[in-house]
Amino acid sequence: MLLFMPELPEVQTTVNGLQLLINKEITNIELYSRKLRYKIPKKLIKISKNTKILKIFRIAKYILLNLDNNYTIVIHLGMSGRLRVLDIQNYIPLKHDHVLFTIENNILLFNDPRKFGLIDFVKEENIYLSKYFFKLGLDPLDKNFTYSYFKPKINKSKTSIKQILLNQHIVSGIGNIYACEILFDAKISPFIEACKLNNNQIIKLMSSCKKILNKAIRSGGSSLKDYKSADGTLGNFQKNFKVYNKQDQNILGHKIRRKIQNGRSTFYCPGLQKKTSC
DNA sequence: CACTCTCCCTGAAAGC
DNA sequence: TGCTTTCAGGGAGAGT
Repeated sequence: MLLFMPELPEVQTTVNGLQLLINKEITNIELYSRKLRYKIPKKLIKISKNTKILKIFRIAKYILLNLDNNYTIVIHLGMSGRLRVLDIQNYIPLKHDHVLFTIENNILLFNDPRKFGLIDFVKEENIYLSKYFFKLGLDPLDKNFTYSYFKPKINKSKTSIKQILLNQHIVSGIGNIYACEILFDAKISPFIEACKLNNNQIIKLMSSCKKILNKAIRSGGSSLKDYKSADGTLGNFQKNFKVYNKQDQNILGHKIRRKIQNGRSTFYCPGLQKKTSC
């Protein structure tokens, strides 16, 4: 069994499931374990207690809860984090519940077995200038993610195109699974040097980014087995994975391979994904 | 600056 | 059956 890994579609699905908390008041916060990727600041309690949640949205793989006192809670799910929302009376503690927010009649829980996630807060008026976001590249679903934005970054880079997709400073929100799926959809080898892509391939790659991510969001995030998004909807995009975790299987008469690339598994189909721009 | 490598963590699965 | 080892990955920071 695989654990679900939250990438852009899973984070968006979670954000969608949290919208029922908007305009509600955070009445209490309990920190059971502060040791995540960074130590959860104790001040989180003080700044968020008795505030109203005005807005819940996503930047890259971060979930943001904008409060009515100009602070914004920043949550990252890492690789195994998840948020769940329950009615107060239905709350049953689970192993690895690290943070509990009481929000009027609801409980919001942050659970993370591998502790790669983070919970913090920022107070910049322009959230994009705060430390987590000022260096981030554009979201692939942002309307400003255009050919004229992406092409120069691709053209000047000698690293592999998969590393470009994983580089959050260039394009933010894509992780290992969707990088593999996007490159398969675009019929481009993960190993080709970025600068060697021709213009048609760049255009195709960008449209594959939008297509695969939107498709995954529409099916509620990928989930991989037992993930439930915040509102309890089970995601099922993993059924649509074409290459991820499918090494040695055949697709359209070609074999899917797995290779370690920069310390991460790359799943690809050498027969269908071009290594050249010709 | 561009890029790669290492590390943090737990639990599932494989190996013995 | 049960213990040990391996593996998965996001992103910061160190290293090349």
